[in-house]
Order: sequence, then C-alpha cells, then structure tokens
Amino acid sequence: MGSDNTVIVVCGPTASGKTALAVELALGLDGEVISADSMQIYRELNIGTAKPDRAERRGVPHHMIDVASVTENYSVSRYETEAAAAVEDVLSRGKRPIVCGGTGLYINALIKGSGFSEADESGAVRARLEDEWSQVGAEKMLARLREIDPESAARLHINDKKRIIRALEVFEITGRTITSHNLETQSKPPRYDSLFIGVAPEDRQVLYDRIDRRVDAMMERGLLCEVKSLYDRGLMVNTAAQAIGYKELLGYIHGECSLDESIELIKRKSRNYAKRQLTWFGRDRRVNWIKYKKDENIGNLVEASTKYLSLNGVL
RNA sequence: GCCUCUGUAGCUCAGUUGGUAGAGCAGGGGACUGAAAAUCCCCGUGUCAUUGGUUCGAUUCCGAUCGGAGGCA
Repeated sequence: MGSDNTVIVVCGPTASGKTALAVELALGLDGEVISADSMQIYRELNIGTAKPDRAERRGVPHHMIDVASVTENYSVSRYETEAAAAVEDVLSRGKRPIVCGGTGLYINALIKGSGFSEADESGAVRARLEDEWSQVGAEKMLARLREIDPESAARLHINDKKRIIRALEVFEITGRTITSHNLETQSKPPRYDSLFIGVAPEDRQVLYDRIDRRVDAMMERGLLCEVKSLYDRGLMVNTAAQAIGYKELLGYIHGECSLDESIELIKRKSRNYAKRQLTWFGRDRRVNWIKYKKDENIGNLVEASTKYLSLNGVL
C-alpha cells in the first residue's frame, strides 16, 4: 500500500511514452522526476538519448540527468548512491519522487538497494582479467570461478565472458563472492515502497513504428552533428561508444556504410533493445501495465495511472 | 536476336557427386545484481521460380517457359 513516501516508478521500453507520462504525473502529484536512464546520465549525449528538453520537462525538476561526463566510468553502484540521495532530497521537501526510465538494472538498484561497496575505479583488475581471459581461454577462467564460487559458475554460460569476469573481479576486489552478495541483497527488504507503472503499446508493431519515427526525428534534429562533434573531440569513448544512435553513425562517419544504412541500423538496434526491455519488465511482478492502442491520448494514460495509484493509496 | 550467369527461409547467400536442405541477419522467446542503450542463451518446413522429361526417386541431371544480371550484335 502506498504512503507519502511511496516512490512511483514509470518504466517501459524505449519510445513508449514514459517521459511524457512521468511529467504529467509529476504535475498532477506535486512530484519531481528521477531519471533511471543509463545514457541520459551523460552531459554530452543529448539528441540520441531522447533527453527531455526544457519544454518537455514543463517546469518539473529532473534529477539524475547530466550528472556525469562520458569521460567518466559511470556504474550502477554510483547511480544507486546518487539516485537514492536524489529521492531522499525530494522526499525531504515533501514532494513525490517519480522514477522514470528504461534501465531496469538501475531501477532495481535504486528501489531494492544492492548495497555495493567501493569499486575499483581504475578498472585495472578487470583489464588484467580480460587479458588473462585471452591468454588462457574461457574454460580455465570459468574453472577458476568454479573454485571460488561454484554457484555462479554453474549459473553462467561459458560464453558469458562479461559476467564471468565480473564475478571474478568482485571476488578479487571485495573478497566476497557475487553469489553471497546477491543472496544478501535479495534477503533485505526494499529500500523504498514503490508502485510500478509500465507503459507500452499493446501491439509490438506500433512500438516499432514509433521507434522508426523517433529515429527519423532525431536525425532531423541533428543527431549526426552531435555524433560528429563528439567524435572530433575524442569523446566517443567508454559508455558513449556503446550508446544506440551514436555507435551506428560512426560507421557512416568512417565511410564504412551509407547514411541510410546507419539509420536503418539504429532503428534495428533500437527495436532489439526495446524487446530486451519488454522481457526485463515483463517478468517483474511489481509492474502494473498500461497498454495502449495506436493513437491513444496521453490523457487516457494519465487517467489509468492515477486510478491505479489512488487504488493503492497514493493520491 | 544470340551467348553466359542466375532464380533455395522475410533479406543475403551456402548446399545436396540424385534419397525433399542450412548459415548469417531480420523476427520470436528467455536471462540479467559494481560496463546494462551493454552482455549472454534458445528457436530454421521452406510449393529449393514454373513446367515437361530421364530415374525406383529430382530442389539437384536434361529441355522448355517465365523473372533477374551481365556480355555480343
């Protein structure tokens, strides 16, 4: 049941209309938005991340946007710390926190609380493990993990290099297995009471069409210039280099494909991403889905949301 | 008009020395706890262009027809 401290979470796949709904809800509930988007974090990424501009924010304060530079190594653990501080800040001023975003991992870390300890900022351990991986191969690395943490070794697929290395890394840095860390966070009660609202079109094709149109709109707004400028300044590094809409245009900038091919690739990668998000949020039992038809009015979404919220004790 | 190549999954293409076929991408499903817009796993029946012939049997060989590409006039 909701209370004055209940955090509202608006989630869903990319291009589903989360941002507009969150702002509407904030206006109606005296709330502030806390973004849960792993790319809107970065100051230098704008058009391609569909970062809401001044007009779209409509005077509603937004947190956790533009809080880092692409030159930094951002991470879930940092998000968890900073976003929790933002939520506390909003609550302390008697406002309603509305978490809005498509990065499920970030939302979970914020609401449930993972309790990460300090990280290895330099990335030296990971770099060394990756180096060893290329030396000795996957089998040996997985075998090493099996010795220290048999559960996670059994759970991870031999090809899941990223997670195997991470499991080894966590153990080296903290002296604890990732399995024991996960068990601990799972057993703790969530940090915040929350109500989840998921937004998505009923029909997958409608979502895909929205994605296509939004990519075209991004190009019209000058996404190519943004990427070129980042590239020229040497800022297509770290996480920015893996942002959808950015990495694909690099192919064109390098003369490896036509502009149309790059744009088509952005659309495709965005569809793939949206599908992964649907899988992630789809299994989350907390999510109350508001599915809409092709040309649903935002007013209907707000109405359905507020109905759900008031039924659960949040006016 | 003649010659050559070509027509196989939504797309790009393998392949079957004749026993009805398989990759990549797309698409679908799933996973996900310190990089997550990342990363990883699972899912491939389709008149093998049409139509005759040879054959026990043709998508495979031969002929014709209809597409497509190139070359010569």
